[in-house]
Amino acid sequence: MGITRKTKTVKLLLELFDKKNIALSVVDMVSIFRNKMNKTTVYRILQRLEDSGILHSFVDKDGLKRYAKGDQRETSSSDQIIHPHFLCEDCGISTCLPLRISTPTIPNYIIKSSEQLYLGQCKDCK
Amino acid sequence: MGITRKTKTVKLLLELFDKKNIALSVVDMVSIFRNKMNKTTVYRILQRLEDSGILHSFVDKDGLKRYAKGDQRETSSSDQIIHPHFLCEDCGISTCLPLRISTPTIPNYIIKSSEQLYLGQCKDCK
DNA sequence: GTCCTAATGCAACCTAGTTGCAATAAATAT
DNA sequence: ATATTTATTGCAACTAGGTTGCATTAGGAC
Repeated sequence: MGITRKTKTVKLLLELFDKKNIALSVVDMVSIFRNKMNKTTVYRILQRLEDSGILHSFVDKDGLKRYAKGDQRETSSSDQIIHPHFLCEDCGISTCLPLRISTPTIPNYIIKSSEQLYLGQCKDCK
Repeated sequence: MGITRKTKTVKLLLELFDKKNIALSVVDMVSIFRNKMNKTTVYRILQRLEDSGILHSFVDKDGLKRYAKGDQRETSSSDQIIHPHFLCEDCGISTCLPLRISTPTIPNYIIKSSEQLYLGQCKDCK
């Protein structure tokens, strides 16, 4: 179910993530490429890039899906490499934070994965 | 902007949260009360209950808004009492976890608040 | 009971995301 | 280089969560 063909549209999306090391919302990308490809295509390529482990996704505070570079699929069933995401409330730019989060143990619960979103101001806005 | 009048519909919502100590999605509540009140009313009452500090909300993994008992507004500007939320991937029940999360310090960033969502299995499903 | 206005219901709307299907274009075989 | 195969795309129509404007209703203060 991953990516197989290097189409023009796939290349455009990949170039975007090569240039900018930030977590982009699908809505932004649909807008960026509104003259280059259909929104359905954007959604489908992003899904395939995630399936292939090239991108990972998360849902931000207002329910929008965002994508960023890198794999965050289950690496070795128990031990997960999870990193938090940051969203600047001023400029709206979102990034992956270079921190490794250890999943806590909670009595009576089995924790399989986690999502961490920090909100505040980035270095350019503070 | 908080709650002022104790209407029938407000009472129904409050009773629901008195009975069940779980984080309910708005979609669930609209469905539960589909014969009792309009969906717009559900959305507006929940907003008011959050403004009043009776409920707090968060966005779950698939972008749905959920509400649970208790206040999570900015308590004392710097020191925040944040707790993580749990979502059972089997039964879909979501709860607040009785843990106090300390906001991490990250160079170049000002962290004002955070959202923590843990996914896995609850005590009834594991 | 009267009055004021917060709260509700309704209909129409907005936006994120999905689906089915015919047309197109990568990648492979000839 | 051309034909073949099928993954990928565009389009249109749709679904679902959530919002808005406005006329009507009903708390609660007097």
